[in-house]
Amino acid sequence: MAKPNSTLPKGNASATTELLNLITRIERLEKEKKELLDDLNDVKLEAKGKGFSVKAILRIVKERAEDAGQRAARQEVEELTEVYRAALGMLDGTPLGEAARKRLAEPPHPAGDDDDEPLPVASEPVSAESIDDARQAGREAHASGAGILSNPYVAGDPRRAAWDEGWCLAAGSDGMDIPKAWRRTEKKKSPDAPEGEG
Amino acid sequence: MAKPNSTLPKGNASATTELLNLITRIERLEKEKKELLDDLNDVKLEAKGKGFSVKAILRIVKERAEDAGQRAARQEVEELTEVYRAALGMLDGTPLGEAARKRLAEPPHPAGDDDDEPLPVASEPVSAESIDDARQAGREAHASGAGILSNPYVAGDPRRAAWDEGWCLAAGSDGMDIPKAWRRTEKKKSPDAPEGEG
Amino acid sequence: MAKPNSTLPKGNASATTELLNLITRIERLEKEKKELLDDLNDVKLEAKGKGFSVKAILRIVKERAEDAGQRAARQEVEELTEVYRAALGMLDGTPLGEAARKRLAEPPHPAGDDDDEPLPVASEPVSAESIDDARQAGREAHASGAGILSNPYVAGDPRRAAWDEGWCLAAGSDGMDIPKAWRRTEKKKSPDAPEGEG
Amino acid sequence: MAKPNSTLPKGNASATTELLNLITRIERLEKEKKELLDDLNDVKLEAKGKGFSVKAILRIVKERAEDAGQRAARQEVEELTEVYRAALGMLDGTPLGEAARKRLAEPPHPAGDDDDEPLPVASEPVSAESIDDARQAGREAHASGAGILSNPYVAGDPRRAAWDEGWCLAAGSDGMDIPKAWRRTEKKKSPDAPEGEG
DNA sequence: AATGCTCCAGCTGAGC
DNA sequence: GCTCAGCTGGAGCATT
Repeated sequence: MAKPNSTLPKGNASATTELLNLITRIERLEKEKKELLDDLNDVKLEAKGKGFSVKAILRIVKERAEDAGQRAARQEVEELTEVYRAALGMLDGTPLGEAARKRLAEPPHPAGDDDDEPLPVASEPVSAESIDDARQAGREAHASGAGILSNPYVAGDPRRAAWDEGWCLAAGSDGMDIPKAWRRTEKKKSPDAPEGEG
Repeated sequence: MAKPNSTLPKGNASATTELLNLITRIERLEKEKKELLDDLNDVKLEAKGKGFSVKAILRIVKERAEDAGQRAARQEVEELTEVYRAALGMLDGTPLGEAARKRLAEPPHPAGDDDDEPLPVASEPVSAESIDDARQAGREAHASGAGILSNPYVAGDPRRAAWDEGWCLAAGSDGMDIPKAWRRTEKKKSPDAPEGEG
Repeated sequence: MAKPNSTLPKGNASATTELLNLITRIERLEKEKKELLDDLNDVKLEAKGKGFSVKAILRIVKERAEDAGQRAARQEVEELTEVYRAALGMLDGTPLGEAARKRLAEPPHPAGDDDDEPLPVASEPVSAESIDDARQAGREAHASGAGILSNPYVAGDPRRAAWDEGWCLAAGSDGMDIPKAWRRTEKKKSPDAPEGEG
Repeated sequence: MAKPNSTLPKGNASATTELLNLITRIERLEKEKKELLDDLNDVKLEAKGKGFSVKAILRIVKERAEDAGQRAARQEVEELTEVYRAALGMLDGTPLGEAARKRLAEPPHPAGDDDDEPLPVASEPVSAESIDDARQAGREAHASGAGILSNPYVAGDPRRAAWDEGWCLAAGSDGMDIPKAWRRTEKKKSPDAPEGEG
């Protein structure tokens, strides 16, 4: 029963070697994790240095990663926040977004007594081509120097979003540099570039 | 057990009594804190039970508490998120919000080569009375059964938001109960299939 | 701004008033919570100013609050940490604590081949009076200027802990001021007193 | 969906491509991070499955990773916790650890009026060989079936810790399996037959 | 004094 | 149904 008392007697896995093995593996993984986090931080710093808002980028990343259920849940919260804000008079000049509007319109007319609605929305379905056309029109509008306010589509028209996308895409592809409107406001640093972006 | 304070040689504040004093005060405060958190949780549960989205409510609370700087910072992140989303083609049918639009329009025409913009926005300042009128109109629209989509004001018009507020306020004041569109979707207790709208 | 509740049609609880009610209650509780946290922070700062280690105090508070199960779980983790440390040769001069030792001794002699153990521990039960005597002896030892190393009881003897308690209690009750050995080492501030205590 | 990068007008790094580039890199790193965390979790589950306490292992890993300053800070907190516990009469049978004792002894005799101290500690420096001998003795003690309580060295003697290390190392190297005293207590899954229900 | 960082408690979703 | 790991948000801390 007495074991040879030199340190680890067998290649076999004693409890001590098991333990050391586990610890070593964890340490190895932790080290890799740390390197990864450093890399991640580098990318964030680079984004920050270029003038992007890291918070906004991370939000985008998160949105792109979420599945349908998560997306629905998040959007529901956002919509309800808008609705509650509206009911409390906190909109402060920002009208309801399209999604919140749609949510409120879902039961279209809870009491359909009245029918004199102006109804300026494009309720007829818009074809995919029209949407692509709108996106292209947005691009061209930006190219020709038109502002984002020139979006000709009324609220509720799906082409409105597409036109926005086209305009913003063109704005982002415009020059070498990041548009001023895309930049986060520097918190304290002087507005010159902290470090040169390649 | 030991009675640590039974043999203190001096009525004066020795280190031990100091220590015990501090610990006791902390424990007292921790106890109060726990009770408060319980109360808070009760309110949240009550809100949840009534069908409200607790997350949305907490977001509202947070917004109401923030000062100007915090508010500006938060809004900037939200606007930039929208802008980035637009540039990546992720708007998914939701046009830019008013704030993001304004941010992009700020430097009105970065390259003012062209001037044939339709400019459908109401750029002339709208009087406060008109805004109140719009809010009232929203209320009345709801009262007469009109849907939220009936908002007659075009995107960019400040009265659009006011009309929304009026409509939502009326919708919330409508009956005894919380409107269906205000309710969060139950996570698991949903009797029927939650999704299913095409 | 908007006065959302100025036009509520019914005194009855509409959804909007419900919402506002909930929000107000949450805000009230949050405010109280903030005040409480401020108070708590004040106590911590006071403790820190007096030279106590706030982290150690908080750990004490946590221990005092835990129930039997939590206590057992925590102690088990601590004991196992010591055991693992010992097996890895990381004890660094600190022998196993009594609890870990007891845990390892529980199955008293897994292989009872040998019986020539020195067994220097006081395995006969020690009476409660002896323990109180030991505590008193510790107090007196401190009073007479003896150091903590003078504890005459051997490891494993329950009176050893009692003597320590007595000595430490006396040390803490000794003067007006907190003993040097009780003080946390200042992190960066110059060693002069940051602000007067008392 | 939209193919935002299909229409980039320039191969050059426009703002949009910059943005997409950054996002893609972040997503890549996040994916790797997730895989790493999964691997880490696997190791933890394996440790748990073998009966180790994952919490204790993680504590060991943390200790092994800390530098001198962190180590000193952590130990100070632990020592002060013991001191405070002692002063409050909370030692509950566990005497002060060696480190706390040393801290209290540092100013050896604050009032050296008395000199009749038993002083049973080995205050003369112990040679490194003696320590190794003690470790070896611990190993042999375990091999011969002696319990951990057989440690012949008195508290304060550095060989006491070494003997413990030797004993624990031998205990861990003893058999194929993890000693019972090393195992965490299962929280709910009683390993034996769940008899006696109903 | 303000800000970014780090740590920890509180909360959420999963899993037995 | 209850616990448990993961995560988000907040609080404290160090820094500039």
